[in-house]
Amino acid sequence: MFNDELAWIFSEMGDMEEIEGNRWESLAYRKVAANLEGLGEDIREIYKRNELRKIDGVGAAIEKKIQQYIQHGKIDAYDRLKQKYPIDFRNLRKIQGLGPKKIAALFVNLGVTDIESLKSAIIGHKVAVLPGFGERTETNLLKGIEVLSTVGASRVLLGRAYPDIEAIIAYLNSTGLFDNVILAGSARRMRESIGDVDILVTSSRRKEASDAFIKSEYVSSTVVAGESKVTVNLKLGITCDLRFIDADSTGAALQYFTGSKDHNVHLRDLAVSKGLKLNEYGLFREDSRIAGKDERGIYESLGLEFIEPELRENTGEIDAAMKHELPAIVNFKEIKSDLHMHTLDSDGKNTLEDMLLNSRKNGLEYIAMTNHSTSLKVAHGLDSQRFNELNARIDEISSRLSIPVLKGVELEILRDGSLDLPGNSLKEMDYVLAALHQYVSQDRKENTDRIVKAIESGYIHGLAHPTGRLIGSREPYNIDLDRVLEKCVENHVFLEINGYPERSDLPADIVRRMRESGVKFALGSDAHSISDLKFIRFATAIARRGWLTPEAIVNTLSYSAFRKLLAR
DNA sequence: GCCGTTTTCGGCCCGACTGTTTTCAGTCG
Repeated sequence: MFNDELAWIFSEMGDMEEIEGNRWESLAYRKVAANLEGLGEDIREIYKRNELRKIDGVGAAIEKKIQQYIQHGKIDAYDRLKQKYPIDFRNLRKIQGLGPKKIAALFVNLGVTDIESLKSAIIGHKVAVLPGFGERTETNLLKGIEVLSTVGASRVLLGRAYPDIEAIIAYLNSTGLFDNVILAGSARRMRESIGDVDILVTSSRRKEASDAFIKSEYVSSTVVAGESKVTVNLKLGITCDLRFIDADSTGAALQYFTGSKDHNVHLRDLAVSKGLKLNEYGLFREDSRIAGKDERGIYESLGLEFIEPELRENTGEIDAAMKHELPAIVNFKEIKSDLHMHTLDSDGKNTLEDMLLNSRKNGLEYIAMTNHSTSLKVAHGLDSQRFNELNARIDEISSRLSIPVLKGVELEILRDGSLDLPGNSLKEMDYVLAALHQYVSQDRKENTDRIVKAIESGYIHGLAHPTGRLIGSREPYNIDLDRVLEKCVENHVFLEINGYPERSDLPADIVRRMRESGVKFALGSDAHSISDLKFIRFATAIARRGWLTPEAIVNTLSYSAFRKLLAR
């Protein structure tokens, strides 16, 4: 993606400026790089509106550089630095313990420019003799290279990592060595993907406790093991920090280690402006602590409403909390339904009955059963006749188990924008979720027109996974989402928030951007098996990160209220 | 290089850990 390219260039400039000794320039470039990654909109659109300076961290100089990159595909200042440091920062920086200063030393003294040349320098034992380096550094770097080539210093999707995270926490609790075990970090903020796991613990037997953690079946190797912090590589492919904290500063530690980093920086600024000091041990005036035992107290002492972890991304939540204008975001216990799932009848792995029983186990009141329609052959899509048979079975099983079920379909939008089932069949359905899976072109207008035609057909209730992205394998479709949004509002069509981890679609930043349009959102797990049903929680997490209140989400309606809404 | 409820100049988060060092630099989160 264009934003990511540019973000990478600025982060590399940050590294090179740091090598040059220009600490503050370095900081500025890094800040802008981080902000670009979380922009949620193609920067070329912002450029077209001439609003680059509105991006936090973009001043006159960086604005010029962004303009040059958009217009000419290059940045002179970057090229100049890169000529001086022709180094593969992108990969070298992924090695644990290798920052800009060490990379510069390796380059200047040994001509190291990438992982291969670093490897041969290490094998030739040329690294250990450099000032500031030593035997340990050399072996650690080699270990870092190995870790990188096996698991990759990558991120994993939260929905995929969560079962392991829960298992680790359950294990720690089961040892009896910990008084308290709390999840913090980006997993607590329910980011769509995470780069590590942060767990805060209290224990009066720290040594035994950290040993038990290190030796657990989830851990592949240890990175650091100090008195207050243990970092390990998990078999899951990411690292995990276990931090020992004091019970009476639990709130401050939880606030600090939940992040995000930018949220915390902003919060500390605010503290400083009030003559206070905030760190992981508490909130202090002079030397006396005025908050820290619980998290809520910290926000209150700073004159803020409590900010839910999912909102802590420094995207306006602190200002809103100051003005007491934070939305009362939806809670999972308010979610009464899952409006997207499949069974053995199309491409699911479990029976209708199993899906219903397990949905109820998860606390839901009703569900929509949405198998694929005819033309999605790979998923054994159903035609009208098979839907008739299935719907009769749904009625029978639904009343036998007394779980209300909406007879639905995930309906293909065909190549010309027409629908994959005849109108009389669609009228039999309680809930029609239209979706684009096939024949998606490069042409933005063509794709958008197709979707708009479906929205305006009068047959559909919701639009499934609107951007069509598959994280790690497919970019979002080229569509004009603003026009789709407008048509959905006009035609009272819901936009789906699909909680299937690889989809996470709509993504939270887009949800946030759309929340004041008046559109309603429909949450679905897109479960293809009973174990996938838990993804409704991640759909809820996206809604929370998108600042949605219960009123914007149709799943908060009771079964009868939702039927009434559909009837309109 | 950015930014402003104390500033258009002078600040810019800060503590833990590691490894290399005899008091600290680099990295990380």
